[in-house]
Amino acid sequence: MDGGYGFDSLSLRRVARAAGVVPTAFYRHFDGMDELGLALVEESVATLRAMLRESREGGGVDKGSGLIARSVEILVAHVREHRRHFAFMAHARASGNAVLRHAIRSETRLFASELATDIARLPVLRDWTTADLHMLAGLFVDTMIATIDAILEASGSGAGSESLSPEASARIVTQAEKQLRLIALAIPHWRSTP
Amino acid sequence: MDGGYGFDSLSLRRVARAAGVVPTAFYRHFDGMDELGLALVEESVATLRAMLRESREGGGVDKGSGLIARSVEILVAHVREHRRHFAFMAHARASGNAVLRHAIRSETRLFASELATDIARLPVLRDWTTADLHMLAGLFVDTMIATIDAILEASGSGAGSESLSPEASARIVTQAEKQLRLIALAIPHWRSTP
DNA sequence: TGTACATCAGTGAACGCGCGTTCACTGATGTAC
DNA sequence: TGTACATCAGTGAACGCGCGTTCACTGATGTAC
Repeated sequence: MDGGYGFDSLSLRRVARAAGVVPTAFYRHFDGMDELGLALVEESVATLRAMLRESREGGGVDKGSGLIARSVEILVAHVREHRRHFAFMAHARASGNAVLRHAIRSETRLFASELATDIARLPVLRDWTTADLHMLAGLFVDTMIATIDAILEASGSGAGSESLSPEASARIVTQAEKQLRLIALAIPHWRSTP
Repeated sequence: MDGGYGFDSLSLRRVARAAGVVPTAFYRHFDGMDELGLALVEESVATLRAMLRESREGGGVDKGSGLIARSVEILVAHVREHRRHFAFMAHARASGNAVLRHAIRSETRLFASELATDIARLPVLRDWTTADLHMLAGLFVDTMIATIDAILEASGSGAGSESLSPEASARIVTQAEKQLRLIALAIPHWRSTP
């Protein structure tokens, strides 16, 4: 019955076994499974930060739809490269474990907040209220998360490294790009009022 | 250590105990926990269908932003009313249980597909390609799902019935409405090409 | 109306299993003097 | 360079627990004749 993929169904003894160590040795490193989970969240978030850094460095050449295409490309590449980290985060986001769930949620909020700060500098968003900037950033982030979910789902959720078919990957990338471009298209037409 | 909220951490024996029945009696009704989960998904989907029916019946008076405001209101009211159903679905969506996960995903896809069919009738979307209609429907659905997540998160994820504060509720409703209106704003400006 | 039988929900004992956690312990590596 | 001691990762036995599942069983309710 057991043997699921999520953190929920991961036992201390299984971790120890995978580490080639006796169960009690686990306590030399973590107070319990919650601590392990939080450490994994931190490591995954570090991955995310690296992704964002790379995304920002890649900019500059041309703004506009090029930025969206590049962002999606980077996002997809990173999720595929760090599939296990993202799968862990995607699961922990809705996990039964309250500690992990809240940790992920607050990281997501922080991410959206940073994005809001960045886009606030764009001339086209000069007159937007702070609340509306957060609304927009939230919409972008939610769309990215949905895209990550789609990639993870399409590439199989097993512990193995089933590869994502090029067709499925292309379909997801195309849809995500279109959705983000559609949102961007609306920006000049929005009347931001308090 | 145990006692989480998700379906993953729900044992057959706990279900039996809650039903006031001996564990073995469980098998009189379901083959195992997977069958129970699928039955719960079906029941939750029925709730969702009822919501959609109500949403469509409420239309007609005025199209435009009134439709969005009404849809969000209905969505939020239904999630609050059937909090446990939606919390179960939200969790099972990312659950370690492959059977449940796939069941939810395919229901979500079906939902998005039906929405695509419905909006295809709107004059403003007459010239859109099928792929783009699905892209748009997906964006709407993803935003709704993110809104549902926000409501569930804000109203506490415990088994209890903590109430959602009016302020938090208003914030979520306002943001969801704005996001959907922003997307709608982009529609006339999109060039749909194959 | 009465009898025989099938269906069905629930019972209770028992099983073997993997779990988290405790405890006293071992042996290697680093540090102070 | 040598000795004494602290730190630290890992060991292995043991515990009590809740778990899914099996089995033969009971008793009530429905159905056929």
